[in-house]
Amino acid sequence: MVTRTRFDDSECPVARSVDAIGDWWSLLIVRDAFDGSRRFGEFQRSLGVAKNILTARLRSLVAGGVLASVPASDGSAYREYVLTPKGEALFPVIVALRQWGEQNFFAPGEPHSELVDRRHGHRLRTLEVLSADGRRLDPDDTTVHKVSAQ
Amino acid sequence: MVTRTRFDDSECPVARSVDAIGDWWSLLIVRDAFDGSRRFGEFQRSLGVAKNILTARLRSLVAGGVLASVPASDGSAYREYVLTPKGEALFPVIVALRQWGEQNFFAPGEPHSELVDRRHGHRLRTLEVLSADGRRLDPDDTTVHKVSAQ
DNA sequence: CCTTCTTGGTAGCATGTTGCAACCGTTGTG
DNA sequence: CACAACGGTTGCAACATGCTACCAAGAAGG
Repeated sequence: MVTRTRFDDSECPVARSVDAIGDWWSLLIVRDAFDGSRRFGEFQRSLGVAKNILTARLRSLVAGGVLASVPASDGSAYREYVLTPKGEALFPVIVALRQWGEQNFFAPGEPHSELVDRRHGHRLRTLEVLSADGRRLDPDDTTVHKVSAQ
Repeated sequence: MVTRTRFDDSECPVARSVDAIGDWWSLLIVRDAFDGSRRFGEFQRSLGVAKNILTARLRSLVAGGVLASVPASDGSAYREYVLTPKGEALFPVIVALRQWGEQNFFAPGEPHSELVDRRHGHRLRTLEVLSADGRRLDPDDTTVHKVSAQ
């Protein structure tokens, strides 16, 4: 069901990531999963997405190993969708998108949801791209290097 | 042209970011812009996308303030598309997607492009989500907090 | 049991978006 | 001046999306 051939510059990890996630709805599903949603109905109410679309996206996320379908934790016969380790590894992606949105699309004082440190309730530190030896890197400080088969 | 109402949970910065970028092609355009592409034809050859789609995406990225259309740097009469500061701020997003892809979709030794520190040619440090006081945070260490208008 | 509500879907159809190919005016090149 | 490359636009067919209606299996209540 996953097309897997939409972007054929497949040596680029960004393209593979994009292809694996599938579409934007999928990313918002993952965001909701980080926020604690587990059940079909929770995702549906939170996102307002059509049910057939949600069905397809959940299936493709499960197929891609981002979510897993597990028996419900409350003992009912229904199933729940939880993040796999691969899905949890998307955390920096979601945080990066969230910070970009906060910094560019909200007027000062405009209401918005915010991701905070559970321990102290403080905002997170802004993500930084660092070199191996810890220097802060701008886009110009980096370059793409082609790694051939070893 | 940007719908701006596709996701109506608009208080979430992630949703606004996703809506502002538009679609996955746009994100790959941004990736290519980080890699040095500037001209219409460069993006087209690199991505293999249809020209009408590329036209629409470039326009929407310019409208959204991610790219700017500037006179060509080589003196020709053509125009070039360069990242604005807002576009450059997407750097952590691209890096996060790249690292997720590298870690999850490539067999050891499989050829792939790699983003390296220009100074030493070393791989970048893996992105970390940090609290205000510098602790490394997992998804479970965070919670979403609703900020009302001040 | 029997009814009723909720959950988690599926099916059909109208609409919107994408991709492909052909075309075209402008710009650089020999 | 001819010719190729650049940077698009246009039309159309195919596909994906979203909406609504429908439905079967589980839970809940008596």
